[in-house]
Amino acid sequence: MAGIKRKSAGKQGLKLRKIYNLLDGHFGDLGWWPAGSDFEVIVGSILTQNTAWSNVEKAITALKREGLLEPDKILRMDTGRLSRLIRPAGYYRIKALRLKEISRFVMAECEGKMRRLRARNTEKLRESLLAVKGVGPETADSILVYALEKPVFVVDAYTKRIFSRHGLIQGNASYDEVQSLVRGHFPPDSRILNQFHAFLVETGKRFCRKKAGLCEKCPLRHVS
DNA sequence: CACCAGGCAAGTA
DNA sequence: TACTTGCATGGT
Repeated sequence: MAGIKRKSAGKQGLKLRKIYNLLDGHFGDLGWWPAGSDFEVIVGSILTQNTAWSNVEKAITALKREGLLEPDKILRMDTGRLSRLIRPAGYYRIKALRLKEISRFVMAECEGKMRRLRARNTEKLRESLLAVKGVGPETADSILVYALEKPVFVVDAYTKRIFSRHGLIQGNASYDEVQSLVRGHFPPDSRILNQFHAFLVETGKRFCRKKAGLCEKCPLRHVS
């Protein structure tokens, strides 16, 4: 081989970085996942499962209005009342149970003091989160990066759609495959990985919907 | 009317 | 391991 390649070089790495840079130039700092508390991020991560964020906001607003956006209160409150409050977010019966489960986890792990979790080992924390009923890989990783500032990349439906349309992955690639791809080409920096996921979701929402073909205005329109 | 939205768990083969 | 199904509201 004639040239020396850095670990992150190669076709895929270059394309991934190009995508990141184009989106960075287009969106700038998104300041994503705005929330009043770490626990609010957790609640949002459960409620947004297969659900439009606009519907999640209504549910979170209702919980805030009642002063119930705290793990100990959710754990103790009546499940029927909880499900009624979060009804706009859809799947309200199962999500009420999932909020109870994650609240139980938070109380058991850190007595409701989320900041204590930041000192814990990322991999072990991820395993613990995945053991909670209702927390899958995307929800666990969202909590890790957006609530706890861990250097983790979140894979979601938009990520797969965009990467697939740009030939970076197969359409049926697994969650771990996509995550590993990014991990291999980006520094373990929570701010960058946080931003990258946010960029991809915003791009997906605006320019890469299922029905509409590639949009003329997509910042990625010139990426092969 | 049909389709989609920042998934997950449980069941089946 | 690789599908399939139920869960449910609100916007386009």
